[in-house]
Amino acid sequence: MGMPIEAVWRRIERRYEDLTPQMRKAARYVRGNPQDVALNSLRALARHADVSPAAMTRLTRALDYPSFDDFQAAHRDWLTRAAPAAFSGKAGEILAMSQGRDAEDTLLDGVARAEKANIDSALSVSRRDPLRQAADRIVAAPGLGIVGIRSCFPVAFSLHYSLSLFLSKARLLSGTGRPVADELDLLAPDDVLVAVTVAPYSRQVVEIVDHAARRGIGVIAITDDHLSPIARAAEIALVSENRGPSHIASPTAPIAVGQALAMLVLARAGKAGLETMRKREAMLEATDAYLNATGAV
Amino acid sequence: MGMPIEAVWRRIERRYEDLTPQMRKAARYVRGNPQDVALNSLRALARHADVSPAAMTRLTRALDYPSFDDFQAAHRDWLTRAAPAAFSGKAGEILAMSQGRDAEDTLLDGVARAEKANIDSALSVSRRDPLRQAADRIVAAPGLGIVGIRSCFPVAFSLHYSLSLFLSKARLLSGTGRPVADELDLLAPDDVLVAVTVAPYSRQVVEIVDHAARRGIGVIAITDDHLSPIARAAEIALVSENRGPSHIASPTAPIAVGQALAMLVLARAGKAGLETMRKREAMLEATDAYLNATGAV
DNA sequence: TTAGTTGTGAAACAATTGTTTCGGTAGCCA
DNA sequence: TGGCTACCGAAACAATTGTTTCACAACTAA
Repeated sequence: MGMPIEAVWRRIERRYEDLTPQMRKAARYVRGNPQDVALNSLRALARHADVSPAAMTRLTRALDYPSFDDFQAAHRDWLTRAAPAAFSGKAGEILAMSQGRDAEDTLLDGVARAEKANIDSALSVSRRDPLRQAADRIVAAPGLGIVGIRSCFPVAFSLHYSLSLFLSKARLLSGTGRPVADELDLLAPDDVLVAVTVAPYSRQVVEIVDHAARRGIGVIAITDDHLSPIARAAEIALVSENRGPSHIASPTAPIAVGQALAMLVLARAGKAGLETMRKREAMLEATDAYLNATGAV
Repeated sequence: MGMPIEAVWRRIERRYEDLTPQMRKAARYVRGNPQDVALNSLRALARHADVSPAAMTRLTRALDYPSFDDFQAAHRDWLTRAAPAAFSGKAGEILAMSQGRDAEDTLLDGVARAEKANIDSALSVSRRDPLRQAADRIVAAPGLGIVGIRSCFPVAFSLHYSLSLFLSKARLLSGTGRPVADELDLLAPDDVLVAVTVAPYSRQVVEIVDHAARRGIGVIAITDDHLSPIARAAEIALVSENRGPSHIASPTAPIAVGQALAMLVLARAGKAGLETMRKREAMLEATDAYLNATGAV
């Protein structure tokens, strides 16, 4: 969502020479003080840039923005993106002492804030190298298994679903009609197993991971702690904090990790990946799985 | 320079109890969305918080700020301080990102941003009334079915999983070994069906919803558009936008909706709910499903 | 010089801003 | 019940917003 500020800057640089002197002055200020654009009114901004309001309006037009609001939106977007996680501290808990709708609202506020923080932590810059490594490993492996049970089953499922759209080697160890561990036979050494658990760690998954590791299968762990039982046994650990006001652990953050991972794998699969994806889609259309776009019933 | 936002937060927390209900609502939103305060007008802010402009003005006064501008200044200061010092860089460097690792990074940034925005929209104040209604409806219903397939199956599963921890009437229509639609027989009129689909809408789920609606079953739709085929047929629609740079629809936002819904139901189930939840946990411990807290292997 | 083009900001505009006022409603105590 | 307080939002307000208009410089070309 939101247009990137980079586009603004590119336009300024490309068209700078065609601008009138006053517009150049405005453009230079804008380029050098993006936060001013985000926070001030057009008139204030023009004042800071020592330019008439009209000149500023004309600049936004010259850069093909329909209005100053749109122009400003790009800068606000940028500023918001750079903002720190707003949820430092435990304010939510202190406010939770009320009751009724009030209490529910603070609860929901807490959920929203926690979910966002969890996703932030999961995809933070410092956690991206393991993500990339994991994608490389998955692309290279001849076979791929994915396992997760209970609250983590949705994570395993959605990762498998996304991957299976373009990667036929992906297998979900779902344990339908038999113990999950039995399906480990499908994997050979040099294959990769993606395992998901968060606290409290399910014994089954931990045992499968240990077993797989002993057999020489490369394990990628999606979990909530660098020291969790499966993280220690794994080759690569993808960690996402999982805090929240709920008694029940929410799977959103690990799912986001899974989605990001799937995207990176798709990026590496390149055109071939997109091609098989297109074929899948054609097949689903042919079997009438989806309604047509009009949504007619 | 500038007054610290921490002072604002401290004041909110200390005086929260003395505030009137409307002011509390406003205070909670302000505390949870500081960047909104920094970037929006008072009226827009009040709209987002679902509060009258007057209430917002009164809040700033109650917090001893002479005017909303001063109040906003604190937030802007905070946002500016957190901004990257990127703006003084040479023109070309910043624009270079389009290949290799850089491209992946912007991709991941995009994912993180989209996911957070989706969750925001899903749990925004304006969408909470339907959530509450849905929770009421679920508590009141004698029976409860949950259905979702393909990319939405994780949503259905995790909602069912969370609910089943304390609500034995919840049933997941998973279609294991038979068509999903067959399991609709489990539901009687006056029961509730929670159905999940996002675009492209799966024909199966839409048909099940229509069928259920005709049979007098109350349908709660978790979907991505107020006008989606299942939203129109549903009694209550829980909508979460679902945008993102990925070719594949990410299920995080609807899952967050499901989690929030489960929490509200738990809140309504009260002590009885917590009690059965405790029993479940005891049972799982007895069967050795989880490792003990120390994480010893 | 003159005619024509280009660039500019003061001024006017409708819309939206933050704030205050005021009538009414909900809840409580007598 | 009636009287009282606390609380709220619709409406009105002056101020300020983004934008457009328009007259006037500054310059070019002939």
